[in-house]
Amino acid sequence: MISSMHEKFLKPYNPKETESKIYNAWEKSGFFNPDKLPKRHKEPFTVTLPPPNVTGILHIGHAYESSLQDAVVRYKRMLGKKVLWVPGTDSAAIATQARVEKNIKKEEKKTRHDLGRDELVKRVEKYAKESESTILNQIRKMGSSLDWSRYAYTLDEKRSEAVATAFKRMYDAGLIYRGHRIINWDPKGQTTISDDEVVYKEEASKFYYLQYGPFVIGTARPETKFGDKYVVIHPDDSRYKNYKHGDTFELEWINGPITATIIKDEASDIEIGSGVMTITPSHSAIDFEIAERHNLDKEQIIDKYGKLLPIAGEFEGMKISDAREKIVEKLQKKGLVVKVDEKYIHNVATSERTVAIIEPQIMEQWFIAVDKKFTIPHSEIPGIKSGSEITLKQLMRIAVQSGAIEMPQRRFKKIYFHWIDNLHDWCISRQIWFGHRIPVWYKEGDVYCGLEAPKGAGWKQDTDVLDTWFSSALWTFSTLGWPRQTKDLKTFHPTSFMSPAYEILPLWVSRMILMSGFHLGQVPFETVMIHGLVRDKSGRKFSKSLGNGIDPIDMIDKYGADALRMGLLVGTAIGNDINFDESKVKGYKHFANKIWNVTRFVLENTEDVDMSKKPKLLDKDEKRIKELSLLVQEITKDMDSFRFYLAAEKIYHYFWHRFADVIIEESKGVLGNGSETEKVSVAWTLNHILETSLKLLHPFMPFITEEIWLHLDNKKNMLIVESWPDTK
RNA sequence: GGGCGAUUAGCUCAGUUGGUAGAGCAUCUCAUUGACGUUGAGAGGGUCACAGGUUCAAGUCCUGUAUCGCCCACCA
Repeated sequence: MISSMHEKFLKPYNPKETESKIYNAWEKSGFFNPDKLPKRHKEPFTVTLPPPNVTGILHIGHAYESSLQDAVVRYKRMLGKKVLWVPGTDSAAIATQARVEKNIKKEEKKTRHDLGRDELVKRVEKYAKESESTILNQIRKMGSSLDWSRYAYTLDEKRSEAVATAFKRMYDAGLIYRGHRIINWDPKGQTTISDDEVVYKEEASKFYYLQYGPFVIGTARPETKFGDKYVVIHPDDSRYKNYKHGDTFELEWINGPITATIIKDEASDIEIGSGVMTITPSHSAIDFEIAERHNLDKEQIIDKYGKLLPIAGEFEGMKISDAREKIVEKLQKKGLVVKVDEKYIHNVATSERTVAIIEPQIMEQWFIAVDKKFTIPHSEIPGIKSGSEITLKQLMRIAVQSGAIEMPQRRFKKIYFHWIDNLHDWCISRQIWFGHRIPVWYKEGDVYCGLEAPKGAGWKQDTDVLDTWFSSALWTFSTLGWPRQTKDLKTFHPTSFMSPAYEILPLWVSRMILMSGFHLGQVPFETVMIHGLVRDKSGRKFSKSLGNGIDPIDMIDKYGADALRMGLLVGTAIGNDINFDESKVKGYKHFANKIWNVTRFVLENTEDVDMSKKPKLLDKDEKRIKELSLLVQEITKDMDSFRFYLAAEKIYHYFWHRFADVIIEESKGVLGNGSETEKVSVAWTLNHILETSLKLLHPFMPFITEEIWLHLDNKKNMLIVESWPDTK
C-alpha cells in the first residue's frame, strides 16, 4: 500500500499544480544564485540569456532558446559548477519607440513631435515597464533557473554608465568618430539605420536607358540624375580609350545644358550595359566611394523627407515616387530616352522596422572605425599581445580563428568571417528619442565627450541616441558590473556559454566580440552555440499575417512546461531550423505521466527499502545497474559535446521502453512471491534506477523530476543541486 | 553574383570518428477488471533526392546535378 504522504501519486500528474510551486521553492532556496550554492560548487560557469526585447511577448523561439540554455545550466550545476545564468531584457530602441508611436498615432492621432521628447520617452518607458513583467513571468514559467538578483535591463542605471564609459573610451582611442559619410536613411522613421537593419526586397521595375551626351547610361532611378555630372569609365575599356580622365564635355540634360567630366575608375564594370555610368555620390554608397577617391562634388538631390531639392528645378518639392514618371516624360520630350526595359528585377533596400525604402544620404553621424589601428592595452586573447597594434576587424577575426571562441557548428564560422570581410564602419547614431543619449556636448566649435555634462553654461548635448546594439554588445560584461572592477566581473567573465539564434550572429554575436575585445581584452564567451529558428509545422516562419503563431504559455497550460521543453529539444539537431509539432509535445506529456506512474509503482512496492547501503544484488540486477551506468556514460558524453537532443532522447527511451516496459514488468514476479533476499535486491535496484533517471532527466524536465525527488524518502538536497550520476 | 543548409518511413525529424537503416506521431492486428484516464506486445511501411567516385564496407567521405529554403553583396 502507498502511504498517505504519497497519495498524490494516485492521480495523474498535474503540471499546473506542480510547476509554480516548484519554481517558487527553487527561488526560495537561493540555488539560482551562485553565491548561495553549496560549498562543492566552486568552478564558475557563466551564461547570459540573450535579452529578449522588452516589448512584445515571448514566442516559441524564446521558449526553445531558454530550454536549451536551462538544460546546459542545470547539467553544469549538477556537475558541481558554480553556475550563474544572468537574466535581462533589451530596450530595443527603434522597435520599441516605433511601436509606442504607432499606438499614439492610432489612439490620439498625435505624432512624437506633438508630444515632445520628454513626454514621448516617458510613454515609451511606461509601456516597456508593463511589458517587462509579462515577459519575465513567461521566462519563469519555462522553468529557467536564472539568477533574478542579477537582473539587468539595457537602459537601467548601471548599464547606462557602462554605455557612456564604453563610448568615451573608444572616443578617446580614436575609434569612435563623427563624420560626413554615406549612411542608410529611413525617411519614414527619420533616422539612420545600420547595414544589418536593411532588408533587401526583390522588385520588378522599369529600367531606363538615357542619352547622356555621346554616351548611353542606364538607371532605375531617373529622379536622382539631376546632379549627375561625372561619367565613370573603366580605365581598361578600349571602347572609350580616346576619352581621358578629367576631359569635360557639354551636353543637354534634364533641366538644360550642363558640363560633365570623365572619371576613370575601376568601379565601372566593362561588362554591364555600355560600360559607362554616371554617379550620384550623395545617394549611393558605391558612387560615394568613387567620389571620395577622386575628390568629386557630392551634391544632395533628395532631402531627408524624400523630396527633391531646388537642384531639380521645376520638380523641387516633389516626392521622388511622384516625380519619376514626370521626369521620364520630360526626358522623352527632349528625346533623351533611348529605351525602357519594363521588367527589370532588382533589390530594393528597405528598413527592417518601418518597411520604408532606404534613401542613402550623406550626413554627419557617429561611427565606429573598424579598420583603424589602435594599441590594445591589455589582451588575454591568444594571438593578440598586450600593447600591440591592431584593428577591431582583426581583433574579431583572431578571437574566433585562434579558437578562443568555440563554435560547435563549424558552418557558422564561415558566415562570421564572411561578415567581417564585408564590414564597413558601423554607424551608431540614431535620430530617435528612446535609448542611450550620445555622451557628447557641443559649445560653439568645441566638442566634449564625457560621462556627465561639462561645467559651464552653453553646452548642448548631442540629440541623437545610440544604436540599440551598442548597449547589447557590452552585455556579457555590463551585466557583471563593468566598468567597475566588481567581484562578479573577475569571477564570471569571460562567460562560458552563449546560445543565440543564427539571425543575430552579425548583429549581436560579432559585436559582443568587438566590444569585449576592446574593453577587456577578453572574448565575451568561450563557447557560442548558435541555434536555428523555430518554424511552424510546414516550415513557415511564425507571423501575425499568417495567423500561425503559437504562444508557449498556451502549450504550457495544455501540456506542462516539461513536455514543451522535451518537445522542443528532443531530436532537434542544434543549428538547424525546427518545425514545431504540437503532437510531439503531447507525446511528452504522456511521458511525464509515465514517470509519475513508475514512481507510484516503485513507491508502492519498495517503500521499506534502505537505500543507504547497497545490498547483495541478484546477477540480473547487477547487470541492470551496469547497463544503466553505461547509459550514464553515454549521456554524459553527449551532454559534454552539446548533443542535448541525443541525450534527452536516450534517457526518454531508456526510461520508458527499458525501465518501465521490461525491468518493472519483470520485477512483478519477484515482488509478488520472491524470497526476502530477492525482494531486497529488486527493490533496491528499482529505486536506484528511478533516482538515477530522475537526475538524468532533470536538465530537460526539471519540474516533475524535482517534485518526485522531494517525495522520495531521505532526500536532504533538492534535485537541482544533487550530483550528476557517477560515470564510473 | 557569392555562400550556407536541407533532401532518410504516410507526417515531423534523429543518425557522433564510415561497420547490416532509427524515434515520435499516424495506420493495422492482438492483449488489457493491471503502476498507467496518457497501457502493453507485435506488424506493415525506406533502391537514405539523383549520377559518378574513394573504400573490404558509404545515409555518413569526395565530385557533379536537381529541387526547396535561407544568408550575404555599394549588380549602374
